[in-house]
Amino acid sequence: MNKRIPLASDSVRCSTCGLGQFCLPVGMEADDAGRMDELVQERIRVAKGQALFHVGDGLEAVYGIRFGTLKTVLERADGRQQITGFHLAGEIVGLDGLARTAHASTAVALEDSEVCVIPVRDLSSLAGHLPSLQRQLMRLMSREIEHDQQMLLSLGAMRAEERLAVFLLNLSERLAARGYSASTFVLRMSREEIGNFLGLTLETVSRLFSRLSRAQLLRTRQREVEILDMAGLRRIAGLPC
Amino acid sequence: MNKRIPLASDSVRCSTCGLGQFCLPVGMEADDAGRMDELVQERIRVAKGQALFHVGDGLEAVYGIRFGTLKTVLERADGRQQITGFHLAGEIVGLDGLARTAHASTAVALEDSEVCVIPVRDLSSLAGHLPSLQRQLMRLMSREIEHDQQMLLSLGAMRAEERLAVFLLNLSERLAARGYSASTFVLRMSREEIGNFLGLTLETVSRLFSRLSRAQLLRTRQREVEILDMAGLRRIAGLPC
DNA sequence: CGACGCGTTGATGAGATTCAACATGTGTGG
DNA sequence: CCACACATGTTGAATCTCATCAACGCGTCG
Repeated sequence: MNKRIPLASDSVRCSTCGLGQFCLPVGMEADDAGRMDELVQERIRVAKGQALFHVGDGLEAVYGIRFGTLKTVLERADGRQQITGFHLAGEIVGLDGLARTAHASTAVALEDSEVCVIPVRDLSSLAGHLPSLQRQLMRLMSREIEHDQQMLLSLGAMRAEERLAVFLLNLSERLAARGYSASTFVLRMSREEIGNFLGLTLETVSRLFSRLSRAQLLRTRQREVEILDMAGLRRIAGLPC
Repeated sequence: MNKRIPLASDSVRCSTCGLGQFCLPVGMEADDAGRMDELVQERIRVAKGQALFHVGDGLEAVYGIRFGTLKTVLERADGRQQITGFHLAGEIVGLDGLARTAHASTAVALEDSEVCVIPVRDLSSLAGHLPSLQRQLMRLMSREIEHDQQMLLSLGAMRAEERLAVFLLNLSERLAARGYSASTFVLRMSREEIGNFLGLTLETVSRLFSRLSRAQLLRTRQREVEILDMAGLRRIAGLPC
């Protein structure tokens, strides 16, 4: 279903990948980063709507997103599900499974995407020899903990409008860090997915977009969003402007 | 304020600590666990209501809880705060700060507690030589991610009654794993703290306790809780009975 | 074209919050 | 050891936010 792509010798590798500043090699010396190249021997194409892995799948690898967008989803016995994150290029998915050697969530592509396969066996053994890699792994996991806790704050202590504002600002920042516009972007997820992520219904999300538009804070056309008043949005989000 | 206690040579060490099965040495060979002993050279007494560390403090150490209960709290610019976790004996607090070398949350004791000081410098270097320790660190962080994501599910997708049921069952399990009764225990946190953690008000929590009592699922006397119908509670929580 | 997925908007109601009063416990100082 | 103050918990009534149910519009794709 998903297309595996063995890497040719002349392909872009970790040491030459432009996403290095978000991905595994962050903060590594050039020669350490070079050692990462051995790690990634193939990539996987995941078509829009397809799963990269499912909850409970054996954890053979974690994945660095080369391009595209994924969501990670938890599922409950009763069928309800909760989106726990949206992941952009350069981010690593699958780290939540390291405790049990099985994936703790399901990852689904929101658009046609490609990921680098990082086998955990090789990753562990390389990390044993490469302190900078080990540190980086810790940093990534720690960052994920931080992210989840920010979301807890959002879901537990904020009202609907604040949550959406925080969500949009966060997305804006992450896109800007990748060289895209901070103020104009296209949402890769539906209203329903945003609502699920934020603990709201799709109707509420839609109404909030309308309200923010009426207040001249942003403009939307379908999934295209243009933030008109960044400071105003930050004020709603309860952030320093 | 917090009392530092240098460890005497005859004190209990990691290799002989009964909490090993929850704490850092989990799943280590005896001789590897022995190496952990060098790591912990002192403990800290934290009196009820006192902070072990604050958000933004430099991350010199992470802490294994020897006895007592702590909460970790995120703070927002506007003063609102969100409790992100309650931590029992054997659990490690402070791991969320490893990304920035600064603590990402504030840790406060809910009762007089004592923690083992694990300096991060030593921890990193030892982990470099000890693959089993490195794996265990990963496992702990990964577990924390899982926990936070379960909380996201709870806050995002569950109604008030379900959240409280899940909270009580989770606490019950963790206490049982430590040798205490799964059905009768004393809450170390106030209604307000429970509410904050679950994204509810203290009044709602109080009402829920009353409702669950009326339904014969549990009995409360102040902070003492007795679960009368574990299966019923699991049903409310949406878990398999 | 018609069907379907996705988004918007309105009417209504449920669940949780807020405000308020009161009860119960806990701790302190006389 | 009791009295009093303060923190914590319970309960009721009014209110509000968001969910639910429902209808409809727009765009896409076979």
